[in-house]
Amino acid sequence: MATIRDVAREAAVGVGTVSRVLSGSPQVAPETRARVQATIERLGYRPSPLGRALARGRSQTLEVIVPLFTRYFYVEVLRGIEVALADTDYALVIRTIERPADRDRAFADPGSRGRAEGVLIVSLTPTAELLARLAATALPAVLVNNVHPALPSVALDHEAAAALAVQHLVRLGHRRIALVDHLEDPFAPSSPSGRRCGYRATLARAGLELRPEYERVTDFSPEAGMAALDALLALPQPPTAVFAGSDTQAVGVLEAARRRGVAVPDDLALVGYNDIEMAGYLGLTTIRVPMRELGRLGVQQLLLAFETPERAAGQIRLEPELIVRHTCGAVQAAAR
Amino acid sequence: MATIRDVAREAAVGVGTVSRVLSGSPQVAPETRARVQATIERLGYRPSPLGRALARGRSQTLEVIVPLFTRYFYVEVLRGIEVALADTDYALVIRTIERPADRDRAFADPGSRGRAEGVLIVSLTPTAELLARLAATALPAVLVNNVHPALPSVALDHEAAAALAVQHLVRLGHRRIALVDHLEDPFAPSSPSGRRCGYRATLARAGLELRPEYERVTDFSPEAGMAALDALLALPQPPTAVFAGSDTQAVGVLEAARRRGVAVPDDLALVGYNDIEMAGYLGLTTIRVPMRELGRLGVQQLLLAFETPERAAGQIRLEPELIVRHTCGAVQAAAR
DNA sequence: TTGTAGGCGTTATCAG
DNA sequence: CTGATAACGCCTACAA
Repeated sequence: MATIRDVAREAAVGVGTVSRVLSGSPQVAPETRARVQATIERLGYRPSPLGRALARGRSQTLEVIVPLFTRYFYVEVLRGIEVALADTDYALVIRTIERPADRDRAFADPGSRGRAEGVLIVSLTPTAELLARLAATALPAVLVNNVHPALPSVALDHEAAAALAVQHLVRLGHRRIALVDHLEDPFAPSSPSGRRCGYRATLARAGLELRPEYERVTDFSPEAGMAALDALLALPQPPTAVFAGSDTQAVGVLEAARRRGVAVPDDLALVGYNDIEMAGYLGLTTIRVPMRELGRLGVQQLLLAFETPERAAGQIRLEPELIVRHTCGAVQAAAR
Repeated sequence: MATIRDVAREAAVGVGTVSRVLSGSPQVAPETRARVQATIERLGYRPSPLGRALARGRSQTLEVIVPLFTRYFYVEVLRGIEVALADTDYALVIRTIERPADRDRAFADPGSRGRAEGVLIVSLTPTAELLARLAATALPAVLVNNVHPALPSVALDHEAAAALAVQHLVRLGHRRIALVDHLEDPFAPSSPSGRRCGYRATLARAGLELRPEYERVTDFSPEAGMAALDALLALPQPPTAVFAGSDTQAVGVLEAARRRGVAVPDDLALVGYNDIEMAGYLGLTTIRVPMRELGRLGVQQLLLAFETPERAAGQIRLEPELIVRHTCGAVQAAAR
């Protein structure tokens, strides 16, 4: 590999001049610049990110810490991040979290000891330790799909989203609406889901009774969704509509209904969450979560934090959108 | 951030000694070591990966280039890689490929100009340019889920896998077996799928007729699977069994059958590929692809290449496994 | 406008 | 066993 010194020697200039050409400094004579450029081309020289990082004190690398629970969601967010980074010179190092130990390790060392100059934390609740480390190292960090007063964030307004979904079901005439939700961050079971708040608030606003037995919190799998519907249908007063906290769970609800001969949407209306690929294909009415947008804006926030660290942390809230397909029954109702 | 010099000063030793303690060199007096260790703890010192990388000439970073087509597959492979790396000090930088331009950019600069000391290339066919770059930079690379004579690789034997699946259907009495496949690498449409070879070979061995109209190559979506089955059922002699090249497509086949009132497995037997999460839940008979294992072994190969670059490139082939559930009809047949 | 020298944080070599 | 000191590849004053 050619170094900056090789280029300097070949072009008969000092390394400083080569460096200036590299950084596009205006203070270099056009002809010198041309000569250096030519030498760079000829040698196929590419500056070493390592040397540069050390000298500049900036590694040009971002770290993203992301759980593995909802694969589709996470890949989409990641892709949003990548696209936003494509124009820049930043590299992306990624740490996936599957078990509590993974999370603890990642949180104990955000930025991987200086390897990254900023961190994107996706769908994970910051611990006290993480906050302390971030503060101690002055490492810029942005929360994606989560909120915390101490950190900038990009998140969907889950409460508003739930309100949208539940309101839609109420308008369609449903009065017994169940919730099949999951924990946003399985490692932080205590934090109440924004969706649940929105669900309850909307029912209350509509003058509908809150029934604890209608609120099911399960994990992400379709199986869990199936089990949840089975339990709900076994109730003395089964719900006529279900709002699922993820499309994956909604898929399970759909399958359970099919197996029990419960017609969707006639006997049971269903609204999902996220709008994954399969939702369109199943005709699932759902809340569209702009997953790539979350990633893109997260990067934007982080890059902004680099430039003006003194500015107050921004909290970006994305507005949800309801995608009406046919599992909610609205299309059929309109046709009547 | 404390540097090695701070530690040296505080512990009243030279930086060399601190470095030796860090690397666990035996040539340091126990009491000196203890003193240095204590100082390290007290200062909370962590060596900078950047400085270390520069001095050692090794960045302790691996790059993985991976397409986005099958999300589940790719996340699992990635996780296998991460788990294998958890014990080491390696970081993982990832480049996701969605469009040809993404691939070209990644292939034009494998290792991101020295940022990574090795590359894992997942499900992507190396181009001549990539091979040239790898050779020019002497960058170790390992192919995952793909094979090339010039590079070490870890791959499933797709041909054997297809044979397993088709043979199973033949044994169950099927004589009209269709294939709903996809391209392993959509950017390299020319390369024939190993699955198709296995499919044809097995049919031939069983003395069954090869029907070109039974071979459908589509993309990964369930929609494509649905369309493929629709086309197959419209044939004068529709197949009685389908072997799908991915579970995602199999899901579409399943749904299309349901919509047309074709009973699975009684009227149509189905075998998928990959064994994604949803396969178990749908009762889909399928080929289990050890996705995490692919990632884990890829890392192992790469680390091995670091140590002994002179050794010939290893080609690891993983053996496929058939998971019998109920869409193939074997369970029902056994019960009779 | 350009070259030189010092420094970024580490490792490795080489005397002592 | 240990302490200087020279790399590693680059950037950035500072001086010319």
